[in-house]
Amino acid sequence: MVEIVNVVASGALDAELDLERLADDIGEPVARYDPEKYPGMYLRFEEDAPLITVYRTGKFIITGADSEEESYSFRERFLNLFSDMDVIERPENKWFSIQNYVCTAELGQNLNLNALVISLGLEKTEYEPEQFPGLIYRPDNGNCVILVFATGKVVITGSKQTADAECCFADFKNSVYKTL
DNA sequence: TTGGAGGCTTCTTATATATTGTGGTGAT
DNA sequence: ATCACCACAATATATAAGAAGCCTCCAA
Repeated sequence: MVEIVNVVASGALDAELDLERLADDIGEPVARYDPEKYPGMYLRFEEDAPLITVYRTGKFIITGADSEEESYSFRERFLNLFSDMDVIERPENKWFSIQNYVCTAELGQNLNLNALVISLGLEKTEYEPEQFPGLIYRPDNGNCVILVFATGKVVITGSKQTADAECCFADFKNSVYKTL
């Protein structure tokens, strides 16, 4: 069972933005803008909701959603806000797509990571417990990276589609069970 | 000299370790 | 009152991806 814990998506608006003015109009705490610190303006509609980072060029990213649907619904709220403010005109047809899924999964048993380095292949793994407790596995057919922990818990990240993450985990699971 | 390439900044999220820091409590 | 000590919290470490803007470095 692969569970999505974070979705990163990006898109663009057909407009150049005056972030200073927008941040003033929207106000805190929904809008946060500190160009000295970072060039993007942050928008967060409510506590614990996904974060929307908006740039001068009109490009934006949405992080912290836990499903594709949530990403799209927050994009809608964002576009509605900007059209209500007459910043953009609807419909907004510029691109928007999911860039990264971060997922978790469990193998259901403890693992010997030192042994796993050998069975998964030295060239595909990195494991330096003094630096970080997780084993980093990069499948060569994969479009994802897997972090493996001694508890059997796993993080799959870097996929642009949930099916890819599920595939990666299924392959990984097979490799692990083969060597047990 | 200039431009391009690369690396860093910010943020999100799960995961798990070590380390640093802070606060409180007990004893002197 | 002041110091030792313990508990807990926060931060660092690492991963992916997007974005803009700054930096450094190297080549033409």
